[in-house]
Amino acid sequence: MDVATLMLIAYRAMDERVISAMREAGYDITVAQARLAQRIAEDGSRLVDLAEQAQVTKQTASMLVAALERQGLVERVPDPTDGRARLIRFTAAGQDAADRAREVVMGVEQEWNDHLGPHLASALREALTSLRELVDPYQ
Amino acid sequence: MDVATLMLIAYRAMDERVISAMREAGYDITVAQARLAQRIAEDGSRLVDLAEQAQVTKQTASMLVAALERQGLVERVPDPTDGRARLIRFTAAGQDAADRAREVVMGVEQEWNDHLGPHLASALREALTSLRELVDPYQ
DNA sequence: TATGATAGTCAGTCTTACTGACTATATTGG
DNA sequence: CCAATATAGTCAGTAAGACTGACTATCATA
Repeated sequence: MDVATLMLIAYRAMDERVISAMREAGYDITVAQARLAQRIAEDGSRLVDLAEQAQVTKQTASMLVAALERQGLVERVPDPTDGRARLIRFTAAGQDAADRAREVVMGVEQEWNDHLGPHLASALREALTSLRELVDPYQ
Repeated sequence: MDVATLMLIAYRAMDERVISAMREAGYDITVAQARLAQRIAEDGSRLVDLAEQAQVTKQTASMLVAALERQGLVERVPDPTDGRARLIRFTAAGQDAADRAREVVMGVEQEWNDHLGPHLASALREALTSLRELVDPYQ
C-alpha cells in the first residue's frame, strides 16, 4: 500500500471524528464547510483568500460561506478598506464551534501520538512538514 | 497545523500527479474512479466488495464502474459462482492504465523518499501503517 | 419451500465542484 | 484625469460524486 493512501485513511478517520463530534454538539457542518471555516482569520478573511487557501473556486467558496451563514456561524461585513470586498468572520456561535472543532482535532491527534509513541509521532510530523515544503512550496 | 491536514496536502499532491500523468497518457480518469479501480482484484471483484473497500455505497460504485466501462477500461462478466453477481475486471487497456498509474505512484513516492531521506521516509511509512491499525482495525 | 439475506439496478436528491458571464469598485498608465 | 485593466464578488448553468429508498433477481437456510 502506498503512503499516500495510508495518509488518506488516517485523514478520513480524523474527518469522521470531527464531523461526528460536531454533529453530537448540535452543529451540522460538512467536511467542505469545515475546511473553509478553518481558514477564517481572527479579524475576518476575504472570500478570494479563503478560496485560494482551500483550493476551490470563489464560487464554491461563496456557496460554502452561504451555508455557514445560514447556520449563523459566520457573517459577512463590508471591508472598510475596499468597497468591492466583504470580510467573512466568525460570529460568537461560530467561534464557539471553531474552538470545539479544534479541541476535537487536538484530542484525536493526542490519541494518535499516544498510539505511536513520542519518537514516531514526532518523526511523522517532521516528515509531513518536510513533504509539505516539497509539494506545496508557497507557504 | 494539525497532522491530518498535512496528510491531506501530501495526498492531494499525489492525486494531482497521478491524474495529470494519466491525462497526458490519454486516459480521462477521475480521482474517484481511480480510487475504485485501485481495488479491482486480478481475477475480478464484485461491486459490493469494491464499494466496501472504497467506502462508498454500491450505487456510487456502480456509477464509477459504469464510467470506467464506457472508457473501455473495465468489463463486467457474470460471476460463475453466483447468478446474482457480476465480476468487474480490467480489460487489457485497463490493465495497462493501472500499470501506468502504479508506476506514477511509485515514482512520486520515490521522490518523496529522496526528499525525506531513508530514515524519515521509513519512519513515515511505519507511523502511517501503525495509525492505520488504530483507525481502521479490519485489515 | 417459504423466508430472509445478498447482488445489483433504477430513480431521485443533495452537496460540492466547475466554467462563463456579469456588476461594481480599484488601480494604473498615458 | 480618465480609459483600460484588474480585482471582488454574484448569478446561472452544468457535472461528478455521494446519498437514501425502492425494486428485481438470485441464493441460502430453517
